Amino acid sequence: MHNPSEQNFIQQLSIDCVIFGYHQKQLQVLVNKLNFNGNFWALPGGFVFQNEDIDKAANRILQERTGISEIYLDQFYVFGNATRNNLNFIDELIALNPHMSIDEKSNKVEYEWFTRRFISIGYYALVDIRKVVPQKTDLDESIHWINIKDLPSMIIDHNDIVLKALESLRVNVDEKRLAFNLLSETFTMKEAQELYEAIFDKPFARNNFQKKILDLDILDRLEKKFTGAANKAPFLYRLKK
Amino acid sequence: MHNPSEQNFIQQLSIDCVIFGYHQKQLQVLVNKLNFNGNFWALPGGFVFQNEDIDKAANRILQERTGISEIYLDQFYVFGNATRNNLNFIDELIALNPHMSIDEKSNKVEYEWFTRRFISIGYYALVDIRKVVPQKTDLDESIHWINIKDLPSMIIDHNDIVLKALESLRVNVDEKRLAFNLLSETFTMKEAQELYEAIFDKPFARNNFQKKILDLDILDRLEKKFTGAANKAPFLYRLKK
DNA sequence: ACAAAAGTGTTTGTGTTACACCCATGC
DNA sequence: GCATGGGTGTAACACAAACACTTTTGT
Repeated sequence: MHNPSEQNFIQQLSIDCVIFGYHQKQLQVLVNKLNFNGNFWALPGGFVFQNEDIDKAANRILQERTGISEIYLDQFYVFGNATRNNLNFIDELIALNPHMSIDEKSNKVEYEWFTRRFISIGYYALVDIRKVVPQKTDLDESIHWINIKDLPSMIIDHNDIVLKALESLRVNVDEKRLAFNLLSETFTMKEAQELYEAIFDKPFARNNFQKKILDLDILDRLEKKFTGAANKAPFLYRLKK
Repeated sequence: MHNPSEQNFIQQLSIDCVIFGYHQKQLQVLVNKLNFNGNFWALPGGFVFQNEDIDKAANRILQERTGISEIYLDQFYVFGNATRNNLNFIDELIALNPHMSIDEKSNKVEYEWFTRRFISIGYYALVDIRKVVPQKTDLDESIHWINIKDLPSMIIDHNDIVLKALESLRVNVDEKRLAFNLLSETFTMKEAQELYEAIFDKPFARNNFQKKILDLDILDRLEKKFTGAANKAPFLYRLKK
């Protein structure tokens, strides 16, 4: 990866992605720990090339991080407060990483590129967590799926971005039937219900949930799934094409 | 107004405003005709200062154009296709305005500033049309309220921006009770209904509309309004504080 | 008295919630 | 048989749409 300041990016504009997965009955968010001393966590993000649609840029960033294309994506908000810059973060980072101070401060161009105020376009993505192999960049020490309820404090306003993304997801999940992007291709009704419960953080009545979802007429009922459990075998379902 | 390229604006980022008013039972949009030969129409817009929140910038732009502050405002979408630039528009403009060609082409900096690709943040605003005195800038020949159904073809994707703004308005009007921003302080139930009919472009049943709105419990019923018409006098209403 | 439009009530339909019951499966 | 969890039916309720009737006003 080259220095961003040397590339043909639009200046002061970034894209931040809230990548939602679903595992162990909980919503998970893909976040990376930056490759510096100190606990710096951030959402996967990137910049927009001069000749690139912003939707394409978001897709590219997601593909880099998840390894999969054809991801469900929605632009949900622009974060543009004047105080949105990396100054605090970079200064704290340099304090904790004395070796950086020479590199970065001497590299004026790079330092100035990064510490200017950024306007960031928020996208959220919904992925089947089993298909994703998280990829870190050379800025990252590591990249993790973290339960949305256990997210660490992140740089700038990234925690707020996650909150706003969840809000938008909740608003859109019904009308756009997009929750099923988080499940594998086939699933039981109980799995779908638990997913909804994770998204809305509240319980649903089993029978009414089933009725509501089936009345949408968007699922095909497949064969039963024999689990070996001491109860009736549930049907598998798949999204209609 | 100084040349934008000389000011401390964030580059390649603009704000476009869809300012909704309501008059003669129809939604109106404030648009300006550019001060050049040829029929160039555009939405009111502007740029963001380096030290300015984007919401503040939108507010500033709206105040410049309408003369009023305290305007209801919502960010609704970012338009960021790579093809979003003023090149076609500027070239057509120069063809129709030969005197410009020297000014603009020789003024390389200005020309390049304007013809680069722009990412534009869309805001819609709701105003009481009677309180607004539309202000043109020196780029405008004139500024007009135009019925949303009769809008001319505008530069770049400004017609699409209006469509998307209307879509967002329709989604938000119920939950945010924001339609009343378009009416004067007091209004009859019929006026409110006609406004809703203009926004959704469909009729509502009179009695059910009244019931629905009153059940929201957001209006105070005031005195009757005697119109001199040969029928029962309607009540006036006002938004509760 | 009548027309016009405002106000209000009643019925119908639809969709959601709550409760109840039956069915398949393994121990 | 029994515990467990899945599937389905129905009554109760809330909300919205459709229909009907009454009231006020000026001519």
